[in-house]
Amino acid sequence: MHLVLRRVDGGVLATPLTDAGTAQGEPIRVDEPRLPAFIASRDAPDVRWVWDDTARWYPAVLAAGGRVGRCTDLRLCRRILRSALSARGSALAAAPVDGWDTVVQEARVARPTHARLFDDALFDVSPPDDESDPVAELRAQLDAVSGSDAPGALRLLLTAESAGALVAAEMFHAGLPWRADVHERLLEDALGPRVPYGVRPRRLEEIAAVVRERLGDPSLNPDSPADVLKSLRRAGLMVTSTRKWELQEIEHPVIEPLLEYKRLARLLTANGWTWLDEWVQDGRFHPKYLVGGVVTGRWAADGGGAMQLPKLVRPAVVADEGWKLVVADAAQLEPRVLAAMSGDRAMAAAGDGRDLYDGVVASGAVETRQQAKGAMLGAMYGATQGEGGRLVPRLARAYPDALGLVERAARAGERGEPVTTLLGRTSPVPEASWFEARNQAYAVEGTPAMQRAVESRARSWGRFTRNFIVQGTAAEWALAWMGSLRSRLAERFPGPVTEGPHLVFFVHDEIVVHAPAEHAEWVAEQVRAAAADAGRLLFRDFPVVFPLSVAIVDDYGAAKD
DNA sequence: GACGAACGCCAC
DNA sequence: AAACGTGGCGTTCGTC
Repeated sequence: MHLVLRRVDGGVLATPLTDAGTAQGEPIRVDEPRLPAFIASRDAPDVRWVWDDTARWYPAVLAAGGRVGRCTDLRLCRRILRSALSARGSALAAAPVDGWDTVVQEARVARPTHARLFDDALFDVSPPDDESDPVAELRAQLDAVSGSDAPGALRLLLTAESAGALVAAEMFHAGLPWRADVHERLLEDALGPRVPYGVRPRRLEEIAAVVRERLGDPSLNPDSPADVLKSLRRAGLMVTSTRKWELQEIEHPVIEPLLEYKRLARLLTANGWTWLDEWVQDGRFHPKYLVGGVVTGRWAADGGGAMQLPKLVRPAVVADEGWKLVVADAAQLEPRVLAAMSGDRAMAAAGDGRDLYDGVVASGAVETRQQAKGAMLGAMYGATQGEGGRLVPRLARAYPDALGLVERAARAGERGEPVTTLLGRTSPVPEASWFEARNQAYAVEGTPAMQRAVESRARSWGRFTRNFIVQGTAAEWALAWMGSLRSRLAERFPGPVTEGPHLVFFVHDEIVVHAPAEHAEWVAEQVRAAAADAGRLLFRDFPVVFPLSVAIVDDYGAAKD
């Protein structure tokens, strides 16, 4: 059954509906402060909580030590359904833009201000009523799914997306264990004693002096790429930028200290003392995850650069005393997903029981693992040049089904058509000007230059759609993986989230679980079992495996990539 | 001073 | 080797 929550008349109304969305008993009125207790009392395996935004309802439940099993996040599901190709005939797809399409404001945890402390209104902390009707929205979404070309796949996608929203809220609640003292020691070892913002740390100052001296440029500002480029060229070095890869090609005494300067300056500005002060409180880093924040369905994060935690600072992620971190990442996830979604048995077999790239080498398609990896990434990204681009045709001969699928996605994108992931998430189409430019370039007034420009844009969009189907389906696998793991952990440890093993970090194909040491091995088994669950959910009995590398460690830095 | 483009690095 | 996907984010530097 569904329990649909809505704020009305200063309280919360919970409307029970059947799985099909029809009425099932009287709506129940709950006062806002009693909501966590109400949810705890009514949560059950067959209950699905329905709300507009998980981030607006779930934090209070978690703060009270509760949790829920399943939910429907209407706003996330609306976003998927609105654009889904398989539901394009639905009333939902045809409806005009309304409040459900717009980004919602932050969840406000109402706190009485000083001025209100002696006010009668002290306990009147309820958020305002909701304007939109979640019952009507749920019904519209259920109709869109049941009337679609692929109800099963869409249902699974919406379930996975909503489970992701629960995971994201729980990870935000728990936070990533972060030892500020370890981080500070790391910074001090690398940069020298802490300095105020805007002051160059001692070690950086020393390296800057060496760089200036070796370039014979006493006034050089090493933080200015333009300044550095000018100085390098004055010294006779033929470089076109100050990018790391370009500098690495050069033989000159200044290169080594310059690269070291850039490395440390990056540490200072991206994850230095300022970052530590801003993002780590009480031993936890609380990044806000944006479920489906990337167009392909991948997650994004808001603030703190959570999805790009440099390897350099990962040693500061340390499990609590008596706890461990279980770090797991899926090996060659995207090629395996591509093999499965395209039904390419030869490619799936290449990854059976071994590193998939080793299997590609064993098949004779290419000679080295590096070549296999370069060619595979090239096939999924649309490489045309370099070694990757050169080897793609050899891969195409060995794995015609897999390569054919991404090739067709690229062609569709070049024509301006949408493509879809396995479960039905649909890519956007280019904006109107893209089509207008194309029409103009091939009309009588079109010039060869216009045609070249248009074709270049078309190929670029084709690379996007080519990658979309693989990256997006891999994101669906990852959602299923996390969702299954979450259920497995909750089943054995039903208490408050942070009292048992719980997810604390996620980056595309990698998860970190914070677990009591005595349960770490059990958690590692569950993580592997959940990966197998995800494979079956998406690809049923297709013979593809999703091996993980799993490490049980005290700190994240100790988990080798 | 605010803003945004360009640059460059980090993650997957 | 440096083109080939999705992003976040901090700095410099030019413009308004």
